[in-house]
Amino acid sequence: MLNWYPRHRRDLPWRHTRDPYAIWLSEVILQQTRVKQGLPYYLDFINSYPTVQDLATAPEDEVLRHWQGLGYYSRARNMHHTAQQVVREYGGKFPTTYVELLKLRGVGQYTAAAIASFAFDEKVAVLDGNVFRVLSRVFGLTQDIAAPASRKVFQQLADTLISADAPAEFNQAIMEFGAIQCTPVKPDCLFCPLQAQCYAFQHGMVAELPIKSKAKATRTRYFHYLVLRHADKVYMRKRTGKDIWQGLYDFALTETDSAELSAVEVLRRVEALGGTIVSDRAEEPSAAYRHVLSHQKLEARFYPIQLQAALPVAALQELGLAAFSVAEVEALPKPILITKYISKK
DNA sequence: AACCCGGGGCT
DNA sequence: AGCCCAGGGTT
Repeated sequence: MLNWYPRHRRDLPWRHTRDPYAIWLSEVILQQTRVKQGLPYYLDFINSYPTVQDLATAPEDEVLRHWQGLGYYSRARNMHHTAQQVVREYGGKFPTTYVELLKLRGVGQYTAAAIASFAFDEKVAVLDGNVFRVLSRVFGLTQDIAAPASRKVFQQLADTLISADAPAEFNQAIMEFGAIQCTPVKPDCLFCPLQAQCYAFQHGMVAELPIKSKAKATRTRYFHYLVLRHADKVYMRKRTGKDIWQGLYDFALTETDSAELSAVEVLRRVEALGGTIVSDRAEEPSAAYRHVLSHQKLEARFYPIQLQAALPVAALQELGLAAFSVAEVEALPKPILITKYISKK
């Protein structure tokens, strides 16, 4: 690994720093996210918030707006919380050990090991999707990498392999090796330096390893958005609760088990809010917007509605709705599904 | 241990 | 369509 890495490593901005803040930022962004997708977000964040103090003092809506489109939004909320905690409780300095880093919200075993090794040269082995794959193939480990109990085996092996002299370099190297050489599909075995000692290659099991149990099937949900407008403003609400997109803004939502909502039902819902539509009939609903998440499929329709008057305050409070101008809507953090609808109109 | 949480890109 | 991604938190 240590021989291979310097000759193949990609030049990435977070590899030019020992600043734990910058490293932490990059690691949170890269959780479940490919380098290519995360890179522009990292550049934007480090530019917008050069220090942990800058991030800590920013409003949450603004942080989420920067995060918009990256997904798994709890990462951004946890990151914001941790920035404030580092400023308040740690005097603006990140903890310097694996054990202490692990206490931060949004920092699990992988991220704590990454920061501890990259920023502070602590000898603690990282275990991410890349490392699981490389170890499984090279050593012929057949434990299910999706099962938490398998972690022990891989962690113990990684702990014996990590270089005492260059733990950071080793961690970077094995992950980079997994990312660009020992890839999930069609790994470059022909030019692999571990070919002779790789269990999977020697036994023709490269395509079978690692073994990973399948996730359960996703469900389909039908969203019906009432795009309520009055004058030159549109009503939106901040999503709360335990569903998807916590902290992001969307429109008044009705979820049903069917793909369409009839005009009568739309009218009934508007009237239930105390609203009156400008014309007698509702406007045409949008075509279906299909949005695929890792764990559910959404089929959404938008029903644009021009109101004669502002909605009653009681109805607004009950649904958490508020009126926003076009410019204000642009600044709000929104799910990509909502952004796509708005930009298409 | 099981379940929940996005979005994009590749095959 | 299926799979994967520099995972973590909650139940």
